[in-house]
Amino acid sequence: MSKYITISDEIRERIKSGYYPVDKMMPDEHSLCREFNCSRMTMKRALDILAQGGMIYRKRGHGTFIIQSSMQNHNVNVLSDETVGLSNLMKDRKIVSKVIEFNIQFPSEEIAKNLSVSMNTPVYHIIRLRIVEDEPYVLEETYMPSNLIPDINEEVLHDSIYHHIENKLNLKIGGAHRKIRASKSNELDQKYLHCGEHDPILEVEQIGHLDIGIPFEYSFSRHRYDRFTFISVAVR
Amino acid sequence: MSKYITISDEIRERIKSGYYPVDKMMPDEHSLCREFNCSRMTMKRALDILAQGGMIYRKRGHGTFIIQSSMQNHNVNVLSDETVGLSNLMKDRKIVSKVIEFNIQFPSEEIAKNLSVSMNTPVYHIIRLRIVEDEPYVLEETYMPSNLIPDINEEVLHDSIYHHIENKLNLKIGGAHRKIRASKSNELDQKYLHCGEHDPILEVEQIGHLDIGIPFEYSFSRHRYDRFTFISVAVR
DNA sequence: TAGTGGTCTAGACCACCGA
DNA sequence: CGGTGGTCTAGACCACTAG
Repeated sequence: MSKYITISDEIRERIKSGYYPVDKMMPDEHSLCREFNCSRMTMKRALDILAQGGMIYRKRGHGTFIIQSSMQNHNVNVLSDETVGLSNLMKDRKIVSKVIEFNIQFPSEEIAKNLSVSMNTPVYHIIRLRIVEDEPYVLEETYMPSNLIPDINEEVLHDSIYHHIENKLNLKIGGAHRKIRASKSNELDQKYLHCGEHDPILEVEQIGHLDIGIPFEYSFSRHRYDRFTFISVAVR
Repeated sequence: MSKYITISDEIRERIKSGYYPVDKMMPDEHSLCREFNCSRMTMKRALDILAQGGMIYRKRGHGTFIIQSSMQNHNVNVLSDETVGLSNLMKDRKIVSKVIEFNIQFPSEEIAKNLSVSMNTPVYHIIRLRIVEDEPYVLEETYMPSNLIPDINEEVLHDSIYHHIENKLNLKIGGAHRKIRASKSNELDQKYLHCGEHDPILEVEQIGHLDIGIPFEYSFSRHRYDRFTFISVAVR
């Protein structure tokens, strides 16, 4: 483990435990360097991580302080954690996936563009209903290039696609671009999510990338409006 | 302007302009250091910014590459930029704000909690309709502690609250926590956003912080479903 | 003026990749 | 093996804030 990660983790623990009082200044960087036996660049990098996560605030000529609200809100970085997929997000809950559609086809122009493949590249077309604790939670429509993510079958779909990609195929997932919007419900939503005719839907359109930047997934997740909230943290 | 920002901007422009081909490796860090006449740490920092924004990908022992889909998506970092408020986001458009409600009151328990103030602290209660290019865009309900953000009046509300905070009060805005959800439209939405009875609404609940971590704003922004999409970029 | 964080350097060693 | 990016150092100078 890198030194700056270790230091960052240690200081985060100290903040959480209240070792550094919220009102007072934290030790200055030079002192911390001496204590952790590191150079100033390394310490700055460790502190950068905490600052980016909204945990501390630094001001030139003033000092380093703990951001009060970081103590109340435990949702920091929910966004980035979410790249791991539903199965990981809901680690402690019972998740069942019902496969509604699973076939392989040539992509439309739109889908080909978003997956950065040609229209001659076959892609999986998957529609799954994800059920959490026996309640319908989200309806996912997913497109993936079959040459990039091979060996998808019903068994994988009942488990976790992300698990298959990272553990069976040994690929690494890098990140995701998402668009979140409200939408009217359609017949599929009403049938599977058991929502009313006029209930809104929260739709998340997502392009997922492998760590080398190649798109591997283009998907639309449709959520019941009363069971899903998307959380985001922005820090200037 | 810092050197690493300048370099980062220049390389971003090169990527956008196609100066660096998408398929090939970018020049290695040492070459770039020579070209830009900087140390390797500085160059790494410049590239870090682009990597974090999902524009490039680097792999140890391999090289630095452009992430293909970053060429299609010009909305990278919309999230962080958004802390600057609507007036800054829509810099080139005509924005008009109609004040629907503006008074001062004692907060409910919920509002007091989210603003980290006591229920005896007076807060502004503001409802504004923001109109972009003559089309109703968003209905904003905002609560702010009046002692923290003084001197709010109708004139400020017709302009930009964020501008008032940063330029008149000389406070700095630090960041925001947001929850995004779909919602049914209510009578106020229908009246001011001109949406249909069964049109969904995209609602953004936001707590804004000053740079020193103090919450200054608790707000609900309700958007027409057909005119607003929330964009997010996650990088592992 | 003293102390803080922000930036930058020139170089070092390491881990990883492909040939 | 050579070339890549990842980390780290010891020190320097600068910009900002407070007293």
